[in-house]
Amino acid sequence: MARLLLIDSFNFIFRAFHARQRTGAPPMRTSRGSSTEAIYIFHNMLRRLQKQYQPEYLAAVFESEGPTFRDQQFAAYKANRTETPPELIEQIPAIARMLEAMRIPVLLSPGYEADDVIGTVARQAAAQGLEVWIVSSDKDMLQLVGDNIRMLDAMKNDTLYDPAKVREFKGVPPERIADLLALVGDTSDNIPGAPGIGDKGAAQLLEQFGSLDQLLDRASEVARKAYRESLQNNRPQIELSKDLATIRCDAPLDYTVDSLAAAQPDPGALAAFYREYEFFSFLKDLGLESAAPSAPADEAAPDIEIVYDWKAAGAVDHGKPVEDVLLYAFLVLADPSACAIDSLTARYLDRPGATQEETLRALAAELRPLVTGGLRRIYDELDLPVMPVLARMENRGVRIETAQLQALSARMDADITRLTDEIYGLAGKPFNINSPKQLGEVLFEDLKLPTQGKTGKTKAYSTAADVLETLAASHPIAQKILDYRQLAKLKGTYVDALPELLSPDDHRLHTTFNPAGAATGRLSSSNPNLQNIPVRTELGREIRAAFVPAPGWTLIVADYSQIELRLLAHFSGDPVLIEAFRNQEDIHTRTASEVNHVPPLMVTPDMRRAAKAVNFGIVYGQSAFGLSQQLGIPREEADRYIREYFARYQGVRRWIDATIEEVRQRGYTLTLAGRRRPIPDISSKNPNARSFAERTAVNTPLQGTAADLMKAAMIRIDAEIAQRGLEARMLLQVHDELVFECPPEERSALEQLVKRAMEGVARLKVPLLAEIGHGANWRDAK
DNA sequence: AGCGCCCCGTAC
DNA sequence: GACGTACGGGGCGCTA
Repeated sequence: MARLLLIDSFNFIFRAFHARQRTGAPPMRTSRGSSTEAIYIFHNMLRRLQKQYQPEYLAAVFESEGPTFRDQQFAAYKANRTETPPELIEQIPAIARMLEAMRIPVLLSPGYEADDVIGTVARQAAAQGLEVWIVSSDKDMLQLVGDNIRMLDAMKNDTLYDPAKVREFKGVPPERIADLLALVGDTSDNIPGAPGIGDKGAAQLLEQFGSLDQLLDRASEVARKAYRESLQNNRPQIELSKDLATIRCDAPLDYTVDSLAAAQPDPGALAAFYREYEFFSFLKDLGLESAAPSAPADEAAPDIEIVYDWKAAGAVDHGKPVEDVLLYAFLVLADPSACAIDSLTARYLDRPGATQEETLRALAAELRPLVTGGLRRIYDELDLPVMPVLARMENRGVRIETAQLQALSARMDADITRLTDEIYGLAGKPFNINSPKQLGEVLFEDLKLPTQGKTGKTKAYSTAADVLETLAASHPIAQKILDYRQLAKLKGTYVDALPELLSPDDHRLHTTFNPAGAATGRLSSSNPNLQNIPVRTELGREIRAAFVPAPGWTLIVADYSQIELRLLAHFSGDPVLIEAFRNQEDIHTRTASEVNHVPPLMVTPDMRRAAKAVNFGIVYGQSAFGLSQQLGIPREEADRYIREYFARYQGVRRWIDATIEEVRQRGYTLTLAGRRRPIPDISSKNPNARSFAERTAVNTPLQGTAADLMKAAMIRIDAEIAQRGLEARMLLQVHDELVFECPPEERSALEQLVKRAMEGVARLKVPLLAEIGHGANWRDAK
């Protein structure tokens, strides 16, 4: 059974720090005078535990700063605690850095103590089948011990407590430990308890009466007078003590058990850390010299090839897990346009190298030290491992039914010719319909139709679709132009363009997936872009129907259902949103029901349509103006709708505000996996730039986390297909959708595998749902 | 002729 | 000014 070690970090650091001080050992300091003993002791304990017990999962738990709910419950809580010595406090940031370099995840939850975080994670991990060892010497923690949960006291020769050992030690089973503490109290936490009742007496009373509740209810039956009166006179205080002593197992936490899997340390970051704190003896263990700070920490190992875009470099499967300068740059900058080699050279180097190889080497040396901690982890576990998966998808390509597209093209050609003639007729003259400038002149000068004023930067009349839709009521030319536009767009961009791009080798279509194409961490696709194949209109779906599997095979499509709204529910913790997803409700119907104050069965299609627009708008930071445009309703109505939305989803409102504030403080957004995107304009004095930045700040964690989850799922699916020896192939990724082809006999196995992987990629506050379909083409498989 | 910007429209 | 992330086609003006 895999084991998770949960380190009660401060508990250990405090005790070890004081224990060492009591021995009278001289304080440890660097040559610059910083205290290092807490760092040193904690480091050694972690290393020892890792080596000795080789846990498959490991996390260091901390308290968050600031008051906890227990302080609100009881003003004197922990009032007896002596002040933490300043030389200990000053070591905490270094400990955080050390954990990052050791790749040990840190868990904490604002407003909760480490005990509660440990309780929460221990229960969840044990429920998922892990054996949990809580590393602590705090006797409160014994209440968590159970079937798959043990406590390891590292200060007491690694005594391991199971339920029997707890009973032997305290005289009561784990589930009575909180009752025991409620009676005995705790001077260090200033928990009062029942005066006059100690360890022995409390255990004996609990043994006799079964539980604290029973004991308090039947206090009059207690024989010993001092105990009886203490119980009778202090009941509220005892009940409060029980509350304070009870560890909460429902602390809000953003993590998944998978994310606690033990990882190799980051050698570069750890070496730099050891040097800074002058732990030279540990450098040897890293395979680096122990001497002094001369070692070039930032040099790649010799068997590592430095590339720019692994796929393009043709480095797939040649055996060297590679250093990719593009991925490094993208993790650091999160800006696709800044990641071109030339931009990177201008930004990081004095001059380009003599050869491309030399330039890459120099860029890698600059960027490598910036990809540490959480970013290094994303590089190692998501961005680099997804590259061979993408390469296989690109190389496999997708089959297109060319004949179908050719037939479609001929039909569309006839329609376009007819529409062109009709438009010329209505305009009174021929002109280039594709030219917005000429079209604008025809509509608004010749025909004198009402303009929507909208002059862009080029002072042209807008001829956009929404303008034409308004005009359609007053002049027949408008609808014909709309029809012409749709046909011309689809024919030019897809129907005629795609067959041109078929590979002569295998007659399949091979896209290029760019791992650094979107600032949020999404992939992009180009040459051709297969992430914007039409689906919304009937004609568009005809194009989609031309995407087919290899002859005799089946196409499988897997979609994440509402992933961004589910992530919004998770991040915001909004109870209404969470409940809706947990109950598998139709989310747009639920929103319509909430904002219109009607039961779900009374929601009309129009109400649902509006609610859907609001739900999407929330994810994008849409304003009342935008919503009114979208729905063609007055601004005031859109305004009322949005106000009503936030009244019903107050958790969402709070999350949006808190997210913007956090980005203002930090300067960047974070996804669940820890991908960063700097948003400097969040503090801009330009209100437009600032608003844009705020919308980005809200959208990026949602879109970016969805992208991270999808990458993780793709890596797993790819590995599992290979491991099971299936012939199935992953073909396309369209942000929240994957397309596969497989022999018909593999369909059921593949569907099950894919669904499981996609839904199991993270454990959130709401379930993830992947919807799977199959068919003879992409349209019918959905 | 090539480049880049703009408008527009397709996807999630 | 007003909805986040992309790619691409066609127009059109600028540069060569």
